[in-house]
Amino acid sequence: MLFSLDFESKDPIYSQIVKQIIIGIAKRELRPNEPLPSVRSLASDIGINLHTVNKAYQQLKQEGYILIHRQKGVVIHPEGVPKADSEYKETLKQTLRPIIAEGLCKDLSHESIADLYQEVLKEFQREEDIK
Amino acid sequence: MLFSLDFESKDPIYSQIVKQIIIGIAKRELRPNEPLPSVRSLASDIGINLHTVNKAYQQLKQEGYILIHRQKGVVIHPEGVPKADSEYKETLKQTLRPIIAEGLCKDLSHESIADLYQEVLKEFQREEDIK
Amino acid sequence: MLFSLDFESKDPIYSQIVKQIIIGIAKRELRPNEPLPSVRSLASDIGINLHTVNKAYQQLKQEGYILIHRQKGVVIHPEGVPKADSEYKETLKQTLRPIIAEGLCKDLSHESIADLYQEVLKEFQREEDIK
Amino acid sequence: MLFSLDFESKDPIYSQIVKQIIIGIAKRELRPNEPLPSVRSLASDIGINLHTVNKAYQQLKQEGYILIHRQKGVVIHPEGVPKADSEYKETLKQTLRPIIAEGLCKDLSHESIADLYQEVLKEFQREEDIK
DNA sequence: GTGGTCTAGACCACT
DNA sequence: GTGGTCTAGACCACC
Repeated sequence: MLFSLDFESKDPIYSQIVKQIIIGIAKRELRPNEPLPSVRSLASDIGINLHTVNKAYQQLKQEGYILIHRQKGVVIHPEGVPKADSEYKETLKQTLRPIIAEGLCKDLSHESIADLYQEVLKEFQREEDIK
Repeated sequence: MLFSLDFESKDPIYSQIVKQIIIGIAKRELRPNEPLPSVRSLASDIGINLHTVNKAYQQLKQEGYILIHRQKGVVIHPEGVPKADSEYKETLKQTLRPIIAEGLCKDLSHESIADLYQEVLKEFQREEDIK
Repeated sequence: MLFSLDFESKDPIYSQIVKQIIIGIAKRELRPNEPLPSVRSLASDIGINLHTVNKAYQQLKQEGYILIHRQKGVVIHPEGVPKADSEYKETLKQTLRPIIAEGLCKDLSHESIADLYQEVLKEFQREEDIK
Repeated sequence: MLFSLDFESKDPIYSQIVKQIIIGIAKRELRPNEPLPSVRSLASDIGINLHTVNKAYQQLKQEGYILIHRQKGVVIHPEGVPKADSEYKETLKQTLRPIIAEGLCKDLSHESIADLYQEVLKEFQREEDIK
C-alpha cells in the first residue's frame, strides 16, 4: 500500500494515514486479515515518527478497522467494521451539509455536484458489484 | 439568522460559524448585500469571544463570501462567491473520498450513500430551481 | 482530588490515574460538570510527563467519563457514563472470575470473599442510598 | 484441561494460561498432585511458543500453585497454596475497588453488582461446601 | 493558558 | 522484532 501524505496540510499526518487506510479498505485493496506494516517500518518508510503512525493505528483500532496484536502486529479487522446505524447516517449528512453548501455557493449546479459525487463513488466500484 | 453551536465539538467554534453562514447563503436565506450582525453584537448574542467571531468573518471575507466595511458593517458579498474552478472540484472530490470510503466500510450500499447525498442536496432546493 | 500513584507498579501510571478518577466519580467526590486539573498542571503536580496524563484523559474521554474542551479544559461528563449492558456484565464476570478463583485457592472461604467484597462496596456508600 | 485463549486480548497469553489453571484449581477440577502437561506438549497442543507456556508455569510455581520436577514433570502443588494473609486481602480489595467503581459509574446498583459477584462465586460451588 | 500534534529517543513485555 | 509505556521538549490552534 502506498501513502501520499501532505506534510503542509492542515489535516494532521496521523489523520491522513487513517483516511488512506479506510479508503484502501473501501476499495478492497486491503482485505480482512491482511497485515499492515509495523508501526516502526511504516514510520521509517514514510519518514515520520513512530508515535504518529501509532496514533493513526490506535484510532483505526478504536473504530474497529484493524486489530493490533502485541507481537503479530497489525491486521485489517477480519470481521469488518460495525455497520452504519441511523445515528451514523445523521452524522454523515451533517458532515456533507457544509461541503455541499460550499459547492452550491461557488455556483456548481445540483447536477454537477451529484456528478462529482458519482465520480468518487465509481472509484470504489468493485467487480462483484458490476456483475 | 440562528446559530446552533456545539461547544463540545472537535470542530472549532469559528469554523462552525463559517459553515452555518455558508449554508445560509447556499439556502438563500442570506442574500447578496444582506447585512450580517456586527462582530460585537454576534459575539455577545452567542456569548463567545470577539476574536472568535472576528476569525470567522475574516475567513469568510478571505474566501469571498462577505464584505467587511469599516463603517457600513458586514454584508453578504453582492457579487457572489468566485465560481468553482477545476482545481476546486478536485479538492472537493478529495474531501468526499474519505467520507464516502467510511460509509462503504460501514456497509452502506452505493445506493444508500447516494440517497443520503440527495437528501442533503434537497435541503438546498430553491423555488427557482423547481420552475 | 488527591492521587496516590505507585511508580513501581506493573499497572501503568496512566491506568492508575484512570482508575482513581473512576473511583472518584463512583464515590461522588467528582460530580458531573466538575472541572479536572489541566493536563499540564496535573502532570507537574504529580511530577510526570504531560503525555502520560493526556493518555489517561483520552482514555477517560473515550469511555465517556469526561469531556475535553479545547480551551475550557476537562470536566466530568455532565450526563454520566453509558449504562451497563448485558455484554458489560459478562465482561465484568469474566474479570471477577480469576480474582475470586485466586482467593479461593488461597483458602479464603466463600463468606470471607463475600465480606471483602461488601467492605469495598461500602466505601462507595452514599448518603442518598442510606436514606 | 481445556484452554480457551484469546489471542486478540490485551491480556498476554501466558497470563491467560495462569488464570485458567488457577480457576481449574479453585473449581477442584485440578486436584493436588495431579499432573499437568509438559511445557512441550502443552505448547504444541495450543500452538504457541514454548517460552510462553514456560513463563506461565514459572509464575504458577513462584506463587506456589504447582511444583516443577525435572524428571517427573509438573504437578499441582500437593499442599495447596500459601493461605491468604491480611496483606493479600488488602491487595484483593485494591484490585476490586476500580472494578466495582466502574460498575457503579455505569449505573449498576449495589445489589446487581453483589448479584454478579454471587453468580461467579457459585461457579466455584463444591459438593463438600453444600453438605 | 488550554489541548492537539509531532519529534526523538529510551526501556520493557511478549513471543 | 512487535507493540506498550514514559520522558522531554517543541510548535500550533483556539479563545
